[in-house]
Amino acid sequence: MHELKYIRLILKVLGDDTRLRIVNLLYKQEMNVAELYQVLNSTQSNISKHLAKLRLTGIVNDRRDGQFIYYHLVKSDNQFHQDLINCIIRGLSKSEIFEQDSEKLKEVNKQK
Amino acid sequence: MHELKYIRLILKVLGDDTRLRIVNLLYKQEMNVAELYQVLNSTQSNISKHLAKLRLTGIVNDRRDGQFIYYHLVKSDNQFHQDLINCIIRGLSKSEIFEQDSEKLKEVNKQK
DNA sequence: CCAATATATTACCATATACTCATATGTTCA
DNA sequence: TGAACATATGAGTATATGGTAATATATTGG
Repeated sequence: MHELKYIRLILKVLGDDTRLRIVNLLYKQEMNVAELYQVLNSTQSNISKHLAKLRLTGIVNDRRDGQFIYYHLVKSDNQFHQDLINCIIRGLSKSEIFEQDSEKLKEVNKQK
Repeated sequence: MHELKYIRLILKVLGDDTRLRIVNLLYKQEMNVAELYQVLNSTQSNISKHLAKLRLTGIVNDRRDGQFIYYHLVKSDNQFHQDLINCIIRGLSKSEIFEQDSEKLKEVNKQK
């Protein structure tokens, strides 16, 4: 059983502003890398690396659609995992960045 | 409002094996530094530093009793904080380290 | 007040992390 | 097939982190 290591890992990976914002955005809707780095006002390389970490930890998953790769939150059958994500989403729902990123997301959605 | 920063901070601080084990132990009972570093098989300096991080984040608090300083988990009125701690305690309850630390704690308790 | 004990803090080192820039991989479409 | 586009990855760098050893601070009892 590797629960301690797993719990430590997932907490560590989520203990980062950018990755928390990604999780918060993906909770609303599936997004590709370009949409994410536009909303987060960052670079392709940077966001791609954060997504890799989230993917390796099993927090997000991806699917290819042509040239695009769309990321979404994983619905885990691990109780701790799912409880933690729910807890964080609830926590973030009261944060200022939640509003800002949501507004930016609307803009980016319009451009499609 | 500083929710994002707070959430990131608390997740980061808890994303460490030693600190997770401390939280798990303090959930059972109040403990002083010596008891903690015996159970965790670590050093006074090391544990003291981890406790400082936990204290600065508001996860634990301390009280002096003579020469000893006893640490305990904070019952926070921050909903996210309390939900997160509960979530982690539930997660850790299934881990192997939980059993090992519990056994060691019993030994240390006997020595008193 | 002084020695003994408990804890905190500082200095130092090795490793991990996040970021940027450059390059590689993979997909579409003309 | 090759140009254009989307994403991933590697190299390099600056900063953060966890550990240890040494020292400082605080409390007790003689």
